[in-house]
Amino acid sequence: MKLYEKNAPSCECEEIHADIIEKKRGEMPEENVLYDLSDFFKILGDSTRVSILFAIDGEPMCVCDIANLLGMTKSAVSHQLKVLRQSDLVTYRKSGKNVYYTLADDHVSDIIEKALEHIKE
Amino acid sequence: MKLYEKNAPSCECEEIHADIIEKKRGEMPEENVLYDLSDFFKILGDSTRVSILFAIDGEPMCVCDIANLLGMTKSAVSHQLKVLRQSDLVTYRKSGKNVYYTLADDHVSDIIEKALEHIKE
DNA sequence: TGAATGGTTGAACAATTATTCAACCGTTGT
DNA sequence: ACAACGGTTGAATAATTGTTCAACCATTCA
Repeated sequence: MKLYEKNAPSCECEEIHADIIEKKRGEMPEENVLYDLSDFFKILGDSTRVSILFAIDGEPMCVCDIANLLGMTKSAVSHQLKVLRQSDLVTYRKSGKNVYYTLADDHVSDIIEKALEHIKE
Repeated sequence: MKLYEKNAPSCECEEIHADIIEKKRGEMPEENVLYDLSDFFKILGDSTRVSILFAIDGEPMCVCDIANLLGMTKSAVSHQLKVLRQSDLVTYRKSGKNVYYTLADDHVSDIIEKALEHIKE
């Protein structure tokens, strides 16, 4: 389904302010930007993933230590780390039997910080 | 299950760096902060909700116009507006048969703006 | 070389959640 | 008062997704 399409068949109601709709249509971001944006927030929308990000902030941690800290199985942690890896939110370094994860850059901390401010009203 | 619990039964592996785990344990945020944070991001983790937020940014829009703009049924829009209302991300004003929604404050735009920067690398 | 351990992975299961559908409420105008 | 329309709501359905389980790979050490 095309987004922002004029007279979409399924809206079930007439346009009330055609001028405003037209104006907004011109101001809306590209469809794929919208998906990228919500996909990004979707990653942060899980408490265990956010926990992991807090855990590896500052000092890198290996999977086993993260699992111990958060009280999860290493499998569950690894699955979530994969998601974080694929979104480029974390990077890792192998060393012997261990894999050390850390935050990819400061963007994420910044956004989490801003969100924390919002939550505290 | 208690978060950050020492020697959690389900971790399936031994602590490798007990000192680091102990240090991180002291730095982790409260459990409910973690949930509030991920719940907040969960709201933004849906493309139609983000679309709605962009639509009502600046100028308020009524439900019917939003539905027309986004090509959705008014029911679907209303359901998502309810979620946004309950999270205090939007406010509304009734006027006759219409209900006009707008952003609750600037926090949300700020966070979305920062996320957009991150996405563009 | 073989056992032990850290880490990854795919499939299955359980839980969450977005949209549809139908019914309903409130306001307007005839 | 009644019809029309904007908006809300609950239940049902379909889709997405997080965790578990078991098997597997890689590295270390005896």
